This record gives sequence, structure tokens and C-alpha cells, in this order.
Amino acid sequence: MLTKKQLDLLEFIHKRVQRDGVPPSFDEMKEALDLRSKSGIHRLITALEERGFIRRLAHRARALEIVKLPDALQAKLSGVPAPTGFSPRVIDGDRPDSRPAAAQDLASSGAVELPVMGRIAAGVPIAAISEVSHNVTVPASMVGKGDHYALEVKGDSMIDAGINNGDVVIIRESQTADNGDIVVALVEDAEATLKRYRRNGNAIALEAANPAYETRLFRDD
Amino acid sequence: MLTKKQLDLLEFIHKRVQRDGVPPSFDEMKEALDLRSKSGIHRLITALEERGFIRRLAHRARALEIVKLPDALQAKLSGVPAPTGFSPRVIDGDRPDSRPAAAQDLASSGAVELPVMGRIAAGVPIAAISEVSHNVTVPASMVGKGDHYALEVKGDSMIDAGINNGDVVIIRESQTADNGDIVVALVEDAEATLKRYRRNGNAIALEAANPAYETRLFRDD
DNA sequence: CAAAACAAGAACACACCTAGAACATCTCTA
DNA sequence: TAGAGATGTTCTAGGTGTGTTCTTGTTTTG
Repeated sequence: MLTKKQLDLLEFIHKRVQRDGVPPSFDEMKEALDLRSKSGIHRLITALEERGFIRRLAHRARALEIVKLPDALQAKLSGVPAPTGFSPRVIDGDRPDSRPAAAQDLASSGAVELPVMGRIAAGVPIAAISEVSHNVTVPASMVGKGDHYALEVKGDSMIDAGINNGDVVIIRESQTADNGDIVVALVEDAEATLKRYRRNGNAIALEAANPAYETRLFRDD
Repeated sequence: MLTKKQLDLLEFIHKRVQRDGVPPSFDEMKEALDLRSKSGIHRLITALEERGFIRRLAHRARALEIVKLPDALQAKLSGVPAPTGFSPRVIDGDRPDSRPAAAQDLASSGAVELPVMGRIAAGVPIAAISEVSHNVTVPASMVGKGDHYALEVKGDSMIDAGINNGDVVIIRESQTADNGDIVVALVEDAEATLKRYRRNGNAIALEAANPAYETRLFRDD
């Protein structure tokens, strides 16, 4: 999936994040790969992003994040013997309730099972999400790193973003959101809606992707 | 499932990814199989992709990835009858004995694998559908009775029906269509488009779900 | 606010790569 | 044994990956 250079760069980024907790700048990557120019790095980064290995924010310093590692690299870095090797990693028996072990099992066969946590309003808010209603199986390619779950969308407020009434959306759990991300917004602990997130100073805007709905503004807290 | 040549190639690719972390180029594969031309490799790769053993990005160097290994190869390489695909990011090794491969895993977990037969234009027609480009795994609940396949939608002509550019649609093969059904229309044996079907007497209308596109009318035959 | 740090990307050169048509064999299987 | 499919080969076309130099514009920081 990746060329040698791309793999090298990914490995370097990963090491730096491990060591410093901060991704390297283009200049540092340039040095690491022994290049004389940053624009080569720029293209490699673009290629990695295109292939889904990293995520990035445009025009932001060091704003990149490793989404997944290729199998080869993962084996190498973790010291775990090669995949075909016999590698019984025992997982403790405690299955975290809402994240079924099935999800992991299936990953190897191109599919992942995710819990559907009920419905969410894209227009009018609905009671907050809590219970697992059932599971759906989705292609593994839809799922990146981290914990995920699914929600059924009710309403049409995100229609311009290609999210229709009745669609099932896959949500990645995260502690942060970037401007323009579509997020599950939990407002006043009671209503959960799907909105586009935009922050401006200490104001937060939740926009619908449908002109018929208004943007809602909130204060920082 | 695979011919000898296909299996050989798959084995070679697997070994190289294991060793280098980087998949081989067509040229390297050509050497490995002792061929004088890369186009033979091209066909083998296509065959492997069609059968779901590898995934690939078009027009990208070395952009291929092994999705699964046939049982025979797996046993051979590991010396141990491994239960799943070879992907290491999965927790393997703690399975109740040998569950063969993807097919069964999926069947028991509410998922079905369907072939993606290329792209279809929702706006402008595209050459008729024929070849399998890769497979997708979908929830079993999306699939009813009969044969199904998948198509990737290109264009926006069905946007009002909730079908967006880039969506993958699941098609059920059928000999008949009712008024209002969305069908894959094969017109004059050359163009395949996604349209809403409507019959009136002996005239057939193919409507797009986007006011920007015109309804096309055909005679019965 | 200005300087320093950074990301984006155009343009050029060159090696490396993928896509696919066309034709001849060869090998199974109905 | 005919037909379909798999393979081997040759040839052609065109796109990609990388290294380099320079320029432009944005963001972060002191």
C-alpha cells in the first residue's frame, strides 16, 4: 500500500509522537529523511493522508495525527512477531459492554461490527444516546483508529452533507473536534444532535447542513 | 478459487510485505514469476483483486494490500492452521479452534460480502457494467432474497433520492420493475445509469431525482 | 505587531510504474 | 472436441514518485 519513502516517513512521525507527544514539523521531517527541501515532505504527507494513514489540518503547524499503521510497521514497532507467526496475545476476559469483541474478530475479514446506540435527531433534538439497540456490520474501511459506534439519523437537517433521514452514521469517539467536523452534539445533557462544529473565539456554532435550519450558537462552557 | 499462478503471486507479495513492509512493484513481480512482461502480472493482480484477496489503489505505485490469504497458503506459511486472515492488528490466537475463513465468519455475524461491479453514472452514462473491481461487506439486513451486487455511484442525478456522489448502492437482480423503483437502466446496451423507472402504456420514462437532469423517454422495446 | 516558523504548492527533471490492446498458445471442462 | 478461460509476449501510452529550487501566504510567538 505504501512506498518505501512513505513508510519511512510514517515510521518517523510515529516515533516522534511516541517520544515527544508532538508531531514533527515539515522541517524536522525533512532532516530525518535527509532531504534538501520540505516540499518533498509535503507530497509524502499528502500521499499518506490520501491513503488514510494520517489526518491533518490545513495550514496548522504540526497538526497531523496518525490514524493507523500498516501491518508491517505495527509488527516491527511493537516487537510482536510477524503476523503469520504464532502470536497468542491473550485478552483479558472483561469485555467492555458496549464494545463487543465481535468487532475485533471481524476486522480481519474486511468487516467490523458496531453497536447502534439508538437514534439521533438531525433536525429536532432527541433524548440523549444511551442504549445499544442492535449491531450493524460495516466495511472495515469505514473505521479508523479508536472507538466507534453507530447512530441512526432521524430528520433531514444534514441533507446537504449527504446524510439523509434513516441513514446510519458511524461515529468515532474523540475528545476534541476541529472546525468543520460533523459531531454529535450533546447540549444541556439532554438533546443529542448531529451538527457541523465551528468554533470562533469562545463561541461555538452548531450548523445544520440544510438552509431550513438555523445555526445555533453556544458559549464556550 | 485461485489458479497456481495467482497463488504463486499472492505468496510472493505476502513474503515481500513481510520482509520489507513494502509491496513489490509490477516489475519485481515479473522477475519473481520469471515472466518477460508486466502485463501478465497486471492480469493476475486484477484477478486477485476481483477475488477479494488484495485491495488496490488505481494508478498508485505499490498501492496494494493483502486482504486475506487462502487457507492453503496460510497453513503453508505459518505451519499452523490459523483461524483468520493474517492481519496483525487483530487480536488473534485466542479463538475457540479453527474457524476457517471470511465467509463463515461473516455469515454468522450478520454480514455479506458483495462484489462491486465498477462505477455507474448517476448523471452522464458510463460504459456498461461488467467487471468486479473489489468487494464490500455490508450488513446482511441490506440484502434480501436473490442475487445482489454493488455499484459505486458517480454524479449527483439521484441526489433527491438520497443517493450521493460516491455512494455505494446495493443492487438486487430482478427481471421486472415496478413504477417508481430505482433501477440500473441499460440503454442501447452501452450506457448504464441509475434512474427511477416509470411506465405509462408502452412508454418508459427514466427520471433522475435532480431537477437539473431531464427525464428520458423510451418506447416499450 | 513584527519576526520567526511553518505549510502550500508551482515547476522542472528523471527514474519508476501502471494500464491495456493484440495475438498466440496452452489447458481444462462441458 | 469445441469453447472458455488462463497464460506468455510484445508494444504503446500515459501517469506517478521523488529530489530540487523558489515563491507565496498563513500561523505562531516573543
